[in-house]
Amino acid sequence: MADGPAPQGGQSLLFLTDEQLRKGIEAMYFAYRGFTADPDRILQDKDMGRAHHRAIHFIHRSPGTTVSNLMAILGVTKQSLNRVLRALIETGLVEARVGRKDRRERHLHLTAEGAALERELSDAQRERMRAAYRTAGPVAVAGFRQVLEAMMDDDIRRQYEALTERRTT
Amino acid sequence: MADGPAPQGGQSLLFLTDEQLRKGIEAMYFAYRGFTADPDRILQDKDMGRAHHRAIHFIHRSPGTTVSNLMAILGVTKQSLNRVLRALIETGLVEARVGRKDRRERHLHLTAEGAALERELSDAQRERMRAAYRTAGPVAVAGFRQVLEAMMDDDIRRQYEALTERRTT
DNA sequence: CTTGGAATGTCAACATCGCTGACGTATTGT
DNA sequence: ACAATACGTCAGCGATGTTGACATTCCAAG
Repeated sequence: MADGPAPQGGQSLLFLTDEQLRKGIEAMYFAYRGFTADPDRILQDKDMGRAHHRAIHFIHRSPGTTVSNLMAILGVTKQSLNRVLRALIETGLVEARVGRKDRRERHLHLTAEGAALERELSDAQRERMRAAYRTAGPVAVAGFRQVLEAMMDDDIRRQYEALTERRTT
Repeated sequence: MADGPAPQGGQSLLFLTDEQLRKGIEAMYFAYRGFTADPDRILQDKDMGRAHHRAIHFIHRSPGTTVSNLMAILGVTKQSLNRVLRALIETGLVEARVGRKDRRERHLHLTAEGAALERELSDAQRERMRAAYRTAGPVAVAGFRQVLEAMMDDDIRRQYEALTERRTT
């Protein structure tokens, strides 16, 4: 992909100037604020925040995942995660089922109510992403994802790829 | 993995499926963690955090900017910003000069020490960005920026563009 | 069967970084 | 003289992260 206008004989490395890099850094910062704005707005009326959104997202994405898995994906301590999960369980959005094979594990699932909130949140976020994608077009989207993936830490990228591989479609 | 519903018209809209959008959302989340990882690591030994980094970045970028300007760019309250600025001034990284024309204003500048820290932080962040850019290539980088810009809130995008306009040769 | 360790939960204390509200001060402009 | 602006500050709160310490539950190995 994107081999098209390859830099011929070291010709165009202009995209690697400090100025270009700084623009990218600032774009990343400002875009991330937009990226989180909609779910944040929805959640602030419900005594929840970004941490709850992230937990809900990944429980939805990998139903039955354990607390340890979630810790690894979110990169937070069990204490932080536990505080969030406790709130989600107490408000009936998440269910923690004791493992059948290993009864120490808690397998996390969204309740119907939790799934409804997940949909509300991801609809909002997806709508913004969809608008951005549509504006930028498919070629830009491919580049967007390439750069993002190259920006991840190696171990995080492995988890990201594992997540997308596990899908059936 | 490669199955396809019928393409629409000339251009496939497959890049707008919910699945594609979710990949983009997760990529954005994981990439942002990488994006902030290096400066966070540097700053945690110095009793500072991301907020200090952002302030230093934009003071470096727009020397002599006022507190009000910085509030608008960072999107935080003056109380939050003041806490950060006070720490930066007390540790001798930032200097606040009383305005000549309007003496109510404080014009913010990095000291030599502040500029050194700014360089250390932005070197780390820029190095990651440079590696990602180099891996992905110039076409991908153009797409990356297009999608990010389309993802910003309108008023934020205006500020982002104003920032880059003032600098372009 | 006992015991070690893994997985989880919990409590306590703390730091960062947002927020609101209220108030004071200096300065500017009308 | 007076209203508005720019800034600083105190007080308090909330969400989210951190360590550290300890309890519980359970699987598995000795």
